[in-house]
Amino acid sequence: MTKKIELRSEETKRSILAASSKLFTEKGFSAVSIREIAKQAGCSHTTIYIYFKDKEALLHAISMPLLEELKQKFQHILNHLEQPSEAKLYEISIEFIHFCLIHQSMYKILFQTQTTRVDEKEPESNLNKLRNELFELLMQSLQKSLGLKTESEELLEYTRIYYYTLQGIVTTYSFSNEPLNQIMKRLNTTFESAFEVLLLGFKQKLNIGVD
Amino acid sequence: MTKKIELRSEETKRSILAASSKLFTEKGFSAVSIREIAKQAGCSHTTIYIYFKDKEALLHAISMPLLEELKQKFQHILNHLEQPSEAKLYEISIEFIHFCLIHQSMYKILFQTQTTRVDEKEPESNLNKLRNELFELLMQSLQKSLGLKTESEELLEYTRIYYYTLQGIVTTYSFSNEPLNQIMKRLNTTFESAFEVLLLGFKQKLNIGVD
Amino acid sequence: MTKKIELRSEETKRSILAASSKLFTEKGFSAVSIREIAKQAGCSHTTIYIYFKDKEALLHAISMPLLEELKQKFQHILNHLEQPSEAKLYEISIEFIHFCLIHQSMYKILFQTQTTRVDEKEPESNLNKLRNELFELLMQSLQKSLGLKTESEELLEYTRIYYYTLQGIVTTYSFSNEPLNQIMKRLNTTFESAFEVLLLGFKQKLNIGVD
Amino acid sequence: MTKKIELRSEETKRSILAASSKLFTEKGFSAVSIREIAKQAGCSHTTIYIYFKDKEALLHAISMPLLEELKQKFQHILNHLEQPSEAKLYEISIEFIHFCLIHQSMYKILFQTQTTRVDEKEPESNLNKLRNELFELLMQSLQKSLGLKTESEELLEYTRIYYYTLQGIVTTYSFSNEPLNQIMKRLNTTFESAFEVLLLGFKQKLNIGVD
DNA sequence: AATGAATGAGTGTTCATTCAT
DNA sequence: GATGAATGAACACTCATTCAT
Repeated sequence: MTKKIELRSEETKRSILAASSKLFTEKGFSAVSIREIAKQAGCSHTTIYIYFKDKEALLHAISMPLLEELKQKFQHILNHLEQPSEAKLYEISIEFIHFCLIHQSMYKILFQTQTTRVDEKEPESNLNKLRNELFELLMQSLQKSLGLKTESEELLEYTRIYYYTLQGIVTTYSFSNEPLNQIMKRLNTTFESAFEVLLLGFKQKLNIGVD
Repeated sequence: MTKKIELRSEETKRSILAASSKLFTEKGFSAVSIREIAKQAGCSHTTIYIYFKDKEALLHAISMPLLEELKQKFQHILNHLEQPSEAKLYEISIEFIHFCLIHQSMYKILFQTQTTRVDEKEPESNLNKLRNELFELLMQSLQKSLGLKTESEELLEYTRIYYYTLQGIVTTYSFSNEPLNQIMKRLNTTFESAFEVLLLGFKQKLNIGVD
Repeated sequence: MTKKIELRSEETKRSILAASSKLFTEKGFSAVSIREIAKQAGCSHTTIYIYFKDKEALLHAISMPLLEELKQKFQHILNHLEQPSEAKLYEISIEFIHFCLIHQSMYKILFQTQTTRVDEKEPESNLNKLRNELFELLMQSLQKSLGLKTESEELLEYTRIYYYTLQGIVTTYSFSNEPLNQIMKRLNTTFESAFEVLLLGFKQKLNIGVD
Repeated sequence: MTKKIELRSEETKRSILAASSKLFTEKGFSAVSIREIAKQAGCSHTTIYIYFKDKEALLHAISMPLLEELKQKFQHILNHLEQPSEAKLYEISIEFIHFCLIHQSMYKILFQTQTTRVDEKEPESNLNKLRNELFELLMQSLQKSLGLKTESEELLEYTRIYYYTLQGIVTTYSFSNEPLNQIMKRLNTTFESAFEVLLLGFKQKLNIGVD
């Protein structure tokens, strides 16, 4: 009895999350209204307030699984693919860019908003942790590509630089109106070049440092 | 007689521009309402429509001088400073980052919004033109630093990569709540390193290409 | 439980319709504001948007039943009264004039505005259809009075002429400030005469044509 | 000196009147803004308030000359054309319809608004007088066409009926979007027929009355 | 658990009009 | 006589949110 209700409840919640995720991704957070989400989720707009304090809470609830998904992609590439380290780094980067461009209007929230909410006690809703984990994985990949020591000062610095470039690419391309696959095609050449430049730069700088 | 009125008018216009500039910078374009601007400017909200066709026109009126100012800084560095090319490029880059961080939420509009206005007849109000000029100056500076031929394919590509990194830095740091000078300090070390990496990478890649 | 709510909802909707109907009739469509309607209906202006997509939808919702009512009066006269055809035509005409004068400033919308809405999928909301049906009934009545063939060219022409006269009467009288029954009294003599003239004219013209 | 200023003043006033007349005719009274008139008249919008109390006063000032012009056309047809009476009546009627359709959105004001203004002391601004004179001329023309006695009861009645039909035609056609000359073409056939019907009817009724 | 009803605050924009000059 | 500056009231419409059920 109670279980059935709980199941239904869970289902409703999931459908709300699915709907908001879809709509936020498509149109951006502020361009989507609560009523629109409700319609898409097949429930009343008031129901949303049962599960989520307000619109922003909804946003946070969505962010987590999305980033989780990305993290798993990262891990899969790192651990399960038989490829040289550099190829893996390249793969991860493309994955990251792709992810950000898919979630165009979400990505600002995913990566750039500060989690200022003081009221979040549940540790699982902490975006920052996940973000850091993603950064960590990127760092790991770069470390292997450059043959650097773990936790070296340079590694952190280089990962930051690498990360900036990824962010910069995403930022620049995310305002185009072209369809995603076209953007990715155009972007591929540029990124390949950027990738080379950065790795060459990193290595060279390491050599000089050694000298 | 008439002059006094004209002066008052100018003052009103200026106060509107100042208010919008402040508010847009603080909260972003769409988060600021016309009425809010009016209150800040100390006039009726209808007065704004005397001076500016609509909200977007107001935005344009603000953006242009800002970018103009940045352009002049670029030009000053390029033409009037006695420094090696690389130092100039470095200088320009810091200036750019600084500018973007000062105008936090404006910079999205300044650099990333597509100017969809087709009806702009006055050429001076064309944001895109100015944006391109800034990119051009950056390219020029990079060209001199690398000793590349003007208008070479590589130059364009490298400038893009360089620009991405700048954008990425700005994007990453622009959501911090620290005061600007603190951010700039923290950022300086990182950027210095990124600068080195990129230039080393560019040069190395050029050499390889030559081989 | 649910029923009570539904009832309240129905009541609100009705009060909105009543208010708009009253105000549109009194002052004309564009002279009435949504907020004015809300005040009259005793609800918030936003409530109106729960029940009606926009102002125009409200207008349509009002117009349809009114015209429907008129159509039924027409049909009743035509089918259920035991009277000679001419008397029926006279009756119908008076009914039409009366209706138009009651709904003073609405009648412009009812009869003279072009329904530009292309998106109306519900056939029942189509004003034009109803208008045509009313014209059709008038034509039918005239046809029987003159003993004309259905669908003859003359019939259409004569109905138009007849309709013009009705419209002219309404237009002329609708701006008087006299109470309705006084207008109708004054108008009756005139219309009786007009009726005779027109029918005599029609018949005479038909005879000449036959010659 | 003073004369020159007065002349300029007169000129300004005239240009305002011309502008409003043009715009009101084209777009309808309420669709035209004071500023729009001012721009067309080549003066400041505040200047308009020097000459006219408010927008409505402007409207009244325009109406008079327009109707005056129509009146003169009527008189010209009646007195200066060498044509049989019926042809003159026809001519006058077409002129009337044409006039009303040209001034589409004005004609409601010209013919249908009650001059409720209590403050108009100047007799020349009295629209009603002019309207009556126009009606009088129409009556005169009809009288000659039917060979009726002046000031007979029937004449008044018939003129009313005739006038209704004209009004009805105008009302019906004035909401079409076709260009004027096309409307007039389409309308000509219908009106010719209506004209015949009415005159036949009038004559027949007179004969019967005599019997 | 879920919902329809309802709302106040807000949006950008336009208007006729007034005032000081 | 003429004007630019300025304004308050109004417009249709949307929003996130609350309440009673």
